[in-house]
Amino acid sequence: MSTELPKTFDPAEIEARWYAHWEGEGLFRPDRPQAEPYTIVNPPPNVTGSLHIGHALDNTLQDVMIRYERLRGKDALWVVGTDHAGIATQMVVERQLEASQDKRTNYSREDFIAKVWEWKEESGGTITRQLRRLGCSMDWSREQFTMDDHFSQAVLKTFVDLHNDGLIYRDKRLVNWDPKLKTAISDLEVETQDVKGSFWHFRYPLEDGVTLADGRDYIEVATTRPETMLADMAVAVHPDDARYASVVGKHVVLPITGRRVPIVADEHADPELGSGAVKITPGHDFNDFEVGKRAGFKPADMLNMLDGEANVCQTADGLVPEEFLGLHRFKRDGVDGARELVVRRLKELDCLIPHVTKDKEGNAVEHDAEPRTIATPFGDRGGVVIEPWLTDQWYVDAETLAKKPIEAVKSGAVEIVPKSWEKTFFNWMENIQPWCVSRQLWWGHRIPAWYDADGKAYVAMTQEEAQAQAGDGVTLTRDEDVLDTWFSSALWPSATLGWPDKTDLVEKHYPNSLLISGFDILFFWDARMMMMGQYNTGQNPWPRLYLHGLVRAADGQKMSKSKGNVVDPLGLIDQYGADALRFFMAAMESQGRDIKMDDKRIEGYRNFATKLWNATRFCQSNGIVGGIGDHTGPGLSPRLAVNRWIIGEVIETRDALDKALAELRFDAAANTIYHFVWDRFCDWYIELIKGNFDDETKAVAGWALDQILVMLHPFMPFITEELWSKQAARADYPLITAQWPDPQAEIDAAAKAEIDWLIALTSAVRTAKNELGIPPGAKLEAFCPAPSALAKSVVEANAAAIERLARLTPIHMADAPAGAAMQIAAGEDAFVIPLEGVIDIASEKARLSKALEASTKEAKSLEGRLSNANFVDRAKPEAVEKARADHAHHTAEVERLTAALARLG
RNA sequence: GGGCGCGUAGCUCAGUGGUAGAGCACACCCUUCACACGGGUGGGGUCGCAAGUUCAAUCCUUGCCGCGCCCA
Repeated sequence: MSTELPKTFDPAEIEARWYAHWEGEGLFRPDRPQAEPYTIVNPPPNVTGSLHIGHALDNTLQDVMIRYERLRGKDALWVVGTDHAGIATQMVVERQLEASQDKRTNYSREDFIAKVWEWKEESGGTITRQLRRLGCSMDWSREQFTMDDHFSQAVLKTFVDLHNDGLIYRDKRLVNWDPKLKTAISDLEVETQDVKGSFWHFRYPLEDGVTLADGRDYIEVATTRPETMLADMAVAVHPDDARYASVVGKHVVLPITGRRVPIVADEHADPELGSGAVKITPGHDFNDFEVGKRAGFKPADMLNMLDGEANVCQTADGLVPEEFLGLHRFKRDGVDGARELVVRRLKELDCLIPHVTKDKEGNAVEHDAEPRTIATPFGDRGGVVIEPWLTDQWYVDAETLAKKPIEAVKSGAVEIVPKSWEKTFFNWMENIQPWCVSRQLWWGHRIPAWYDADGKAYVAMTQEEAQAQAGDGVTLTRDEDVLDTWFSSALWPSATLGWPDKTDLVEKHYPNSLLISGFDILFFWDARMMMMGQYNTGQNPWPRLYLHGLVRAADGQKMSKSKGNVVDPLGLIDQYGADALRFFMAAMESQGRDIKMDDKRIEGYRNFATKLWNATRFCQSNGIVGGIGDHTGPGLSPRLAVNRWIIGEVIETRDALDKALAELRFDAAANTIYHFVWDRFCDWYIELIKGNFDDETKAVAGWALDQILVMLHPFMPFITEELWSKQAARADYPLITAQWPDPQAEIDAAAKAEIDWLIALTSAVRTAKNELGIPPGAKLEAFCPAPSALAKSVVEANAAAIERLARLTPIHMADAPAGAAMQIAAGEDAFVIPLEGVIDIASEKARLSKALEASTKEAKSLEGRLSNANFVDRAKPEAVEKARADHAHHTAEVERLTAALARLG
């Protein structure tokens, strides 16, 4: 028995009710111990995060796959959780403290971390609540967090193992330092932006009476960062640069500091650029660091002139004048910094070479500097200019770890979809740099390293073990730093399942089946999961990686808070329903393209949901209920062609869906079910069966509608579950755990031919009536002088449907009487519909002439091709065959239309 | 500079070596007993430009133009 549906479809009420039911009943992960596993881990959102449109896309795609595989009977597990987001979370809590004139450093580390946990418990679950509104069928019963105890143990073990294998080491080198957040960050967290800046030219006096070949007693250098001259340690020229050959090995004396520094030959100096000589500040520039090392400076001896906040501090040689100490590196909040003062002092010392331009009158005008666009590094979190800074940090030997993932993608063991990303992947992995994993934060996994008084590090899972390594009586101090959040996220596919313990879950669900992520985290996360997965488990975390694009604003711009063009997915759900938003995401997801927001399209899918709702209401009102037969078929062999036909259409749709989803073509899958529901089922099947609701038809219709609900469920889970529940009493058999269609039947070719013919006839009549201005409702008498066997049987068996849809009645299998008539064709059959006095003969003539012209043109073109010996000999036989068939068809059309025109006189 | 991608109907996008499709928009018709968030019918594209390969190119190759992203 079905339960009557309300007249209107109200998504909000249905969504809330069904989500609670699914989750409450544990239906997201039904107990299927014997079933084949299917596993996806959700990219863990930041615990500080809230749902944005990109999450809506990412999670819709994952839910489509999970629901699909669950319906196919697999033990589908969708792992969900959040990551602790070191910097972001610490910033949130620090901001809270600031609001009450408090600050982190007023607390002990332990007390502050306790506050973070407090915040997490109270406010950290925003995004997980929002994911529920999208309908995501994750296994919430095992919700994970990267700071959970077992996860933390996995992180520490990985660190210790890597260290023992020499793949994590401590090194003093330049790092990307964020002076706002006062922590090191990795190279991936640096975003280079073009910024308008200046290029200053300095005069560095040569020492000891040395001069250049041209007699000058100074070297000109140019820089975009004048303040770093306080820590200059050399001037470099190209070894082949004849202009400077005589001064290599000599010295200059730096203005302001008076430091005596050597002139070195190094290929880094580009003779074509500026003067060809460059100042070298090894402690504050990545290129200069390398030049400095080549020139023989040890990292420990490189001069540092900035503190952690990028304020000037005294260099080791004590040569920075008092007035510079404490100044910020450059102008900030309108206050001049070291940069401005350096330039002023150099100018006073006549060591600044002005940039000269000409004004409108042609007069020379002097400027301090030349304007220039400078590629400037910014921290992606803090948003301030990154300062290369010389510190001790922990590094992962990414180059070594990258080898197996590279191999995996090359061999096909890991498939990247779309394939075009492989090149990008290889390009990055093959040029990968050491990964700086230490962060100067309190919130995160504290690095398991202890130091003795000499600074020697002991790495171990616990302090006891470290103490054992160091020996009794040695005082140990733990490293203050924590690990990069991505270091822990990299363990997500296995540690969420219990690794390093050999749990049943790990055994069954690792490696996972598929990973779906945005391409923007290919390096941050996906590649690192592959590295850590191979290192920790010797296996790839998943055999397949699907990368989707960005969701852009309607105008194609990237969404961003600063632009104010961010679309809130929850607002869209309120407006159109979660099903419509999900369907939009799936339907728009073609491989390799970003998605532009298009509200009209979401609205269209809302309309689609309404259409299905109304179709189901109509079925109910005619006694069509669900629960007939099962996924293998309606349990009867229908007699009527229309019923045999719709079963075939279900099979075709199911096949097309399976193929599309196997290839991860979400757009193709969505379009397949959309067109089946609307164009086939609603527009034709229901129309064809109207007026004949016999037992067979009711059964087949009810069965077909059930199959629609199953096949649409991965895309539109809410409305389908609601309709499923209302179509039959099957309380213990919710749609979410129903079975994917697997009809044990062949497509009935004869039935398909009959219905296709019927549809062609109906369409032809409608078109002709429309063009001739005959009212669509008019019922007309028709004559078919030379009916085919198909025409005879279809007309006989479907007289009622033909009367209702084509509005032809009666149909005589005989010659038509003489007189004005309309002529139409269905397949190879021609129909004459007498319209004496009803139609304008001229317009029917015009209509037929137009069709004749088109067919003639087509026939001629095909004839030309077929008379080309090259085509007949060389083209594929199928192509020739098709051309012949098309030619025959159009030739017949030409004959028919010519005869029809002749009839009209 | 290196790499990747895009340019198909007014808009948003699919697509195939055999002269193109969808949704929306548009036009006309329909107050038909599931649905106007509907039904029916239709108009609309030299598939960025040029050359090449081929019997045949929107689809393959090369170059160019325009747009975007990533890396240095």
